[in-house]
Amino acid sequence: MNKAKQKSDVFQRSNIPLYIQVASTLRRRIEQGRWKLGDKISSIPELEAEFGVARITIRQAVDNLTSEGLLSAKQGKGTYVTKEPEETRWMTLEIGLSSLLQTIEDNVPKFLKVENPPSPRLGPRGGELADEYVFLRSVQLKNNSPYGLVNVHIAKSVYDMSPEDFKTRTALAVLTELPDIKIGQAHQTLIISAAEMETAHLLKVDVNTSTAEVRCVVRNDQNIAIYIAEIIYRGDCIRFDIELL
Amino acid sequence: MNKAKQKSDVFQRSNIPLYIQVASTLRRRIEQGRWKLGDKISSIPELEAEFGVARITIRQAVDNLTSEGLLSAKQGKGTYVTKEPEETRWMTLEIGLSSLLQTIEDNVPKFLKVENPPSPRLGPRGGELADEYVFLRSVQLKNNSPYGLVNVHIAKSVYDMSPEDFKTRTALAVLTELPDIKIGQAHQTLIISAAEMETAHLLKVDVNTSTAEVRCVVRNDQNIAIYIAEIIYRGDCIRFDIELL
DNA sequence: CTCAATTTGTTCGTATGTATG
DNA sequence: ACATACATACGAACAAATTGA
Repeated sequence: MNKAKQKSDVFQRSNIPLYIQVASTLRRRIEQGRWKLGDKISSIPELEAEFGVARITIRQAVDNLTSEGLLSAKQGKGTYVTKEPEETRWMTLEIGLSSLLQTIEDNVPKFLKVENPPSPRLGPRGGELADEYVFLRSVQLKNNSPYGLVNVHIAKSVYDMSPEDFKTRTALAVLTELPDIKIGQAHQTLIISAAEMETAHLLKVDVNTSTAEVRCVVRNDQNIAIYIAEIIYRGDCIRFDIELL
Repeated sequence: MNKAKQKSDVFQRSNIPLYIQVASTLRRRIEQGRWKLGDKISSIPELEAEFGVARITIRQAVDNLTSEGLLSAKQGKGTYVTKEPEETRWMTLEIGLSSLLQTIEDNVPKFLKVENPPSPRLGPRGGELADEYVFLRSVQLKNNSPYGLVNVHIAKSVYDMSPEDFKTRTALAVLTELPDIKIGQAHQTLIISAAEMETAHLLKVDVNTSTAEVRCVVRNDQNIAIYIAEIIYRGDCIRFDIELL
């Protein structure tokens, strides 16, 4: 007969459950340092009022964070922060070819078999496609957990110069060591995206979790793209450092 | 008495609704070019099998994308892609102070009033805090829609050199024009994050939508941080271009 | 032209999750 | 904790349009 909900005007109606929105808002506040370890967070009535949602919704959010170990609620006292959120941004992306190589030098790629290799896509920057490419896919690991998925097209003529190396090591590292290769241009693009099914599975995250998609195109002195990489990083474990001067 | 669902092993049980996960997976496939404009996508029974979800769930996802104009289903025939996804990444982030200034030069910031300014946080790179800061918050607009939220701490001694300018123009641009300021170091860090409530509201996106968080610290020749900015961009409208050579 | 296979559209029943008051 | 409503998701069956043999 009459409407039941429709309350929150703070959280717009995206159809993702309210209690999850509340939970991630609280989590962000802790990560940002607005509430620190040991602090008492706002009371449930306060949160009710601030977010404009029902009590149970707040409770459900708090319960979630409690089972993560982030919060601890005590009757008659309040709810306290019981854990420092971990810093997971240990993967630092670098500017410049040499420093980029340093960071990926001792990465151990785990190569995967590929059934239907996609055709290489060049970005808007152009360059020309080679006649034929070899496609490689690998997962980058750190402490046995995956943080990046690499899809690389290498010009076949280049690949054939040292196939054994390309099968076992990071392609970009091999590439720069080949004596007969002259690099004309090297360009990188980063966008923020979301993991689709297959990627999510390989990176062991949920579908639609945010990712950083890096496209790297290396061209030789004849402007032919000899290396086209698409690297998808877990959004939660990378950091980009840039000196501006 | 008996369990009803529990089917999908493809989509892990994050509690965000299945049909949304399916919808965004399909959307990603179109964006990635796996299904192009005019293509017929997999049939509903195929998708059912691939994702391991019920028919209604697929339908709900397809309906969603249909009302976005991305898909169009025809009885007896199939479901077709009816729209090229738009390229929205028109905000290009730059490396290097001079090119950074160029891109933000004609941005029109809309300044906001702030009740309780947060205290400035320095990153791990260090430097020293000034005695006192002025806090400014502004929203960056393009075509009347917000794409970035800027929180800046400016050392009060610097702010006082040209308060009128700082109140109306982009702070970094003003800063570099001040004659008595010698910049020692300028450093930027980018991480991928998610919009919390207030940010989401100002940027007009849903809570928890992915964002790019850029921290920029400028120090003078005495290693004092005179400019500490935290800029939060909508994740879906920025692109980072880097020449590697 | 008819038939069968394929594909989307619709509906019923049921169980569980989300959110309000 | 309770009563209520609406949303999500499963399963199964059937209807309607399209296509090609």
